[in-house]
Amino acid sequence: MAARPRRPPLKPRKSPAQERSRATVEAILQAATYILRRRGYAALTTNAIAERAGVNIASLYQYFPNKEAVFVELCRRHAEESRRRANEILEGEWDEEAKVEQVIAATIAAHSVEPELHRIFTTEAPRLGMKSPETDADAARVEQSERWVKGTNRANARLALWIAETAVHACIHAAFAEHPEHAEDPAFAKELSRLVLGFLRPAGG
Amino acid sequence: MAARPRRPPLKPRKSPAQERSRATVEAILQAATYILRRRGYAALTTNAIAERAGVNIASLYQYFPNKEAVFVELCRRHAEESRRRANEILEGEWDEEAKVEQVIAATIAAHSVEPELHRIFTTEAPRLGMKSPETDADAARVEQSERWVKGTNRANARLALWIAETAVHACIHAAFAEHPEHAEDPAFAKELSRLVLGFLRPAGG
Amino acid sequence: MAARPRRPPLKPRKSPAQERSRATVEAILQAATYILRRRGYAALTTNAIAERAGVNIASLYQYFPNKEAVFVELCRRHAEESRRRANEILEGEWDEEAKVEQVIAATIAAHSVEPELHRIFTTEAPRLGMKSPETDADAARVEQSERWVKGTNRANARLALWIAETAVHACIHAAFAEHPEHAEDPAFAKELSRLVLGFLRPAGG
Amino acid sequence: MAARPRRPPLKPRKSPAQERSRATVEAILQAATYILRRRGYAALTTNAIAERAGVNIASLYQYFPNKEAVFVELCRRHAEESRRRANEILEGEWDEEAKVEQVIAATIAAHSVEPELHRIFTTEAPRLGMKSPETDADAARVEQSERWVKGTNRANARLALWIAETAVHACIHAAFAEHPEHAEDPAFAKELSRLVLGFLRPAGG
DNA sequence: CATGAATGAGGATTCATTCAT
DNA sequence: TATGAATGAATCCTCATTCAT
Repeated sequence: MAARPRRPPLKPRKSPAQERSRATVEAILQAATYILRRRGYAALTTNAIAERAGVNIASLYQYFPNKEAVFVELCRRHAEESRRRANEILEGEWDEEAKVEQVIAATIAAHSVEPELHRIFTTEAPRLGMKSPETDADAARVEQSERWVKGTNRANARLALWIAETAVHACIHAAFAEHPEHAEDPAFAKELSRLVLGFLRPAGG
Repeated sequence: MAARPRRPPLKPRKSPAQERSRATVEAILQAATYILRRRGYAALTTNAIAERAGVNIASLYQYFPNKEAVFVELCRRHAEESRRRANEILEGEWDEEAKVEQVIAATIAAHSVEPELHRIFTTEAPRLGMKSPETDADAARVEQSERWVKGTNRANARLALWIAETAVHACIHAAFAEHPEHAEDPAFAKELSRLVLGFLRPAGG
Repeated sequence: MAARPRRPPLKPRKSPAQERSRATVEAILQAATYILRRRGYAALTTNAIAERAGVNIASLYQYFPNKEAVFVELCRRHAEESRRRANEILEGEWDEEAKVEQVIAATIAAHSVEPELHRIFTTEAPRLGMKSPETDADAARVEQSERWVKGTNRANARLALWIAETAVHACIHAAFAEHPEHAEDPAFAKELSRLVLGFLRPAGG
Repeated sequence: MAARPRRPPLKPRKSPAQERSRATVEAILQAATYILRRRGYAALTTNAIAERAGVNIASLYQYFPNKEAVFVELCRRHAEESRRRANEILEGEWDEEAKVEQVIAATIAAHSVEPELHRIFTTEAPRLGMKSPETDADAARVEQSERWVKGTNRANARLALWIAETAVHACIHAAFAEHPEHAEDPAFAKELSRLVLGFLRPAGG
């Protein structure tokens, strides 16, 4: 296993109390997003962020303890948004199979907007020790799903769910990043549903 | 889409002709591997590689045009080895389902030896524009598999195969990198087989 | 013609706003001058400049985008100074012939102070794409001179002026750089005047 | 004055005795010329020369003690050729004025073939301590010219000749390097003759 | 002699981060 | 609290030159 150097704190340094402070933080995050999108992770330097945000570099360090913290905050928001969307679907009244299809469709839609940004969040996040928040499901969500899968005669329903979730996400991700021809194939979403349902659907389902 | 700058060449610069230089190149690659394993991708600097290899930095640049090229060569070898193992299995006499199980088992075994190294190869390679050689199957292999999947009533057998391959690899990968409890779960391999077979197995199979 | 690669920017990067930074820039330029004078153009490295200036190397790059830009700024100042002196003379009340003599004398005087520096400015500047600012005359100056030369029955007065200017400068320059015995010859200035006046003086002048 | 570091020897190391050796030397010089012409002085590295010449780098050092020596040899040949052409003209039967015109025309012609190469020889040579061989006239030539100028009432005929020669050369040079519009002006050669003749022609001549 | 290989030394440039006001 | 300025520490990469065979 890799022995990495000690990690500095990743949380924002202090929450902005006043209006102006919040604006500064937002400007920083927006600038960072812009740079990631346009020039990639390697170009995400604190100086570049501050300049693009129209904020003094020292101010950046007032709100974020170091460079990574800026990126981590971006990841956090991105994950939160993903989870919010997923939960919206899962709280709906449809049956489980329809939900699977909808989650897949929503994930594909999300990736097709900013594939590059998604790729960065997904490939850089683990390096920072973030436990891939995109595939962390909320507790309630997991429980509900576990109930559904219970009928499939498994010792570890949680493992199966994790596999399904990881597989779907990874495929969508890889398709957009490296195989556009698959991402744009009209059968793509259907195949992913088939993958998941063939795997999770209770026998008599 | 991100507009990245032009990429410098990634191919080795000049192949060693004599024994002595071949040893130099090997030393460089070994040193690079060592650093990746112990200190991660960020620590993979040309100076560090050369020093660890006991080779002059200029010698490194005689054989590799830049830092990336060293890493790319490592990736290439790693991928070649993976493919070789996969092909060995696929050329065997077993039926397709047994082969799926064996490939999964072999992949898990490979990842369990050097999980960190695998993670790095997989997450850094795309950034360098390598078309994820690990999921590039040899032509013969693909054809054989396509014949097998033909019975599943699909417009695009290739898409399905790609999904299966990507899903398995990603899950194994993610399990070792982020969820050791899943990687070590005795049901892990079985679940992955189930995932693939439920997806690809011909209806009457 | 040589096909040279694209040139990086040569303009200063950011102008110093406060007193402290203005001092830094001056220190850098002075250090560069010192090195040029003592050790020649080849020794003009950014590290050497920064060290001699007692300034951090990164500070140098805060104000100059690259090594060349430092040198270019030096050239610019040098040229400005030369032009200022020439204009002072040309704005005087003397007749044209006296002015020619005075400009020649002033140019000789200028070169005799720092011949090595002059040589470097003149031989290195063209390589950097600077349109030899030393021979670029201000518009008013040229116009005035053209009026004077008008009586010499020429299709292209500007060409003649350029030749005169270039010839004088080159001779002074070459004399100091390679033939001190000529530079110190008491007849030197007189001969140059004769060269120019024999060439430019209106027939009946 | 500049205190430059000690200069290494600039003469070729040993004259090629055998045929093959001579071919090697020629290949090196041709390669160097090619690089100068196409990529400029900065790109003239020993490695590049050897590679382009198809010669091993160590062989280069067998015939030239260091990089500069290669360049110096090129300069030497270039100067020799120039002088040869000038002498050819000066040995002719024409009167002095016609000779001036012919030398000017020949110099312009020479520069118009390879202006970039000329520029490099002229601007880099002085740095190597070569006493600008292009303007060094052969003794006989000088004497002949001095006799001609004798009628002009001068203390130092040699100075006047040097000025004339330097002025002409510098103007042609500068025109090609920085003011193509002057180099191509049909009046260019005529103006230069006028410059020289107005300066050197004996009063009653 | 010729060649593949090696190398010491240095040079340009960047970046995350902190200070002084 | 905000800002201009400063900086230590790296990093990539090149080049002239010399060995060992």
